[in-house]
Amino acid sequence: MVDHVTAADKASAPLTRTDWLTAAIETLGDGGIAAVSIVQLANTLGVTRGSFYHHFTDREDLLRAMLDYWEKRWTVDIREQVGALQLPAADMLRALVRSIRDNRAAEHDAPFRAWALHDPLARAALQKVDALRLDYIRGLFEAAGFSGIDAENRARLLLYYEMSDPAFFASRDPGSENQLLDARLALLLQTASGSSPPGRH
Amino acid sequence: MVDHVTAADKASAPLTRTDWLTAAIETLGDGGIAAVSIVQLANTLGVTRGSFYHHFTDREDLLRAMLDYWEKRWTVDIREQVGALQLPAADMLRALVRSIRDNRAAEHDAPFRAWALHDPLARAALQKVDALRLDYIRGLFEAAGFSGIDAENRARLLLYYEMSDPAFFASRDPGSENQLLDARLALLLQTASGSSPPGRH
DNA sequence: CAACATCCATACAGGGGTGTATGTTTCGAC
DNA sequence: GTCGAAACATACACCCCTGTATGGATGTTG
Repeated sequence: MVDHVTAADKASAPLTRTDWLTAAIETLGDGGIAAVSIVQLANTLGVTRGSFYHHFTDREDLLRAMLDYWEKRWTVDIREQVGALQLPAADMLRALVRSIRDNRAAEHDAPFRAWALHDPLARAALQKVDALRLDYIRGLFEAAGFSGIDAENRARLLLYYEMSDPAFFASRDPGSENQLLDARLALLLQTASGSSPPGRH
Repeated sequence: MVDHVTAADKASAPLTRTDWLTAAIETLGDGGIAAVSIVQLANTLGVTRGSFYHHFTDREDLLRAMLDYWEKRWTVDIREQVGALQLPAADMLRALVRSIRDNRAAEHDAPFRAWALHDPLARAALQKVDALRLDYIRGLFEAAGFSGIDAENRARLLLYYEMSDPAFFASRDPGSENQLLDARLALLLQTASGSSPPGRH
C-alpha cells in the first residue's frame, strides 16, 4: 500500500524485484494464494514471464519473499506503535485498536491467514506475527494492573475481536461501532470488584 | 451376502452423491478449496471422473452442495444445543463453549472461512451461519441479564474467542485451558462495578 | 430374457500453469 | 564502437484440471 509503483505502465521502466512483490501481495488480497500465478502477475505488470525468472528463481522464491516482507512490515509497525505514545495503558489500548481499524489490519492479513492454513511456510510466519502482537497487548494489560491468566484472557479477547470482527460482520455504521468499542474497552478494563457471577470456583 | 451399504471400500459398492460430498469436505479441510478437484476426489474414491459427472452436473454443483450441507449441519447443531439444556444462562454458555471445543468447530469451519474470502457463494453461506451463532449467544447473554450494546459486545467477544483461539495459538495443555475458560466466562459475565447484579433470566 | 436405468470407464478437446533454454533489445562502461 | 550485462521476449516440453461425448458393465423389472 506504500510504494506508488514507478509507473511500469506505459514507457519501458524496468521492473524491480519489489514491483513483482507488491503486485503479488495485492493479487493475494484479491484472489488468494492460488491467484498468485506468474502469468497473471506478468499480465498485470505488462511483461511476460521471462522477466519474472530474471528476478526470481522459483515461484516459491516469490512466496518466501512475500512472507518475509509481510512479517517484517508487521514487526516494524508494532514497534512504531510501542514507541510512539507514552500514555496510560488504557489510552494506549484505545489508540492501538484505532490503529488496527484505521490500517484495516484484519482485512489485510486475512489472506495470509487463509494461506497459512495449508502451507507450513506461511504458518510459521503467521505464528511469529501473532505471538508478537499478543505479547504487546498482554504487556499493555499488565501495565494496566492485570496479571497472569487474567491479563492473558483480556489480551486474547481484544486481539481476537479486532482480528475477527471485520471478517464476521463487516461494515456497520461508525457511530455504533465507536459505542461498541468504548463499552468493550470498559468491560475489558474492568476489575473484579463487583458482584461475581454464579460460576464455580 | 452381507450387503452393508456403508463404506465404498473394497467391493463395487456404488457411490452416492453424499460419498462425493463428504470426501470433498474432507479434502477441503486438508488442502483448501483449490485442492477440491474432481480428479483428486475420484482418485481417493477409487473411481474415475465419469462417476462424478453422473452425480453432479458441474464442479460448481458440488461446491454449492458442500455449502448447503455445511450450512444445514450447523443450523441443526445450533438447534440441538438450544433445545438440549434447560439451565441458567451462565451454565448454558459454559456448555456451549465446551461443545464448540469438543466438536473442534473452529478448526472445522476455518477452511470454509478461507474459502469465503474470495467466493461470494461461500461468503453468503458463512454470513448466515455466523448470524445464527451470534443471535444464539446474544440471546444467552440477554437471558443472563445483559442487554443492548453490552450483550452484543459480550456475545461477540465470546464468539470470536472460540472461533479464533484454536487457529491462533493451537494446542495448549488442557489444564491451563480450563483455567482460562473459567476466568474468561467470569469476566464476560461480570456486571459493571457498583451496579445492581442481574438476576438470571 | 429383454428392455432399461444406474453407475462408471475411456477418449477427446481445450485451457491454464510451471520451468527451462535460447534469442533479442537496451544501455552503460571502457 | 564494441563488449557485456541487465531486462525482457519467444518457444518448447510437461503437468494438472475441466467438460463432454460415448461406450461398457451391472443390476432391476416386467
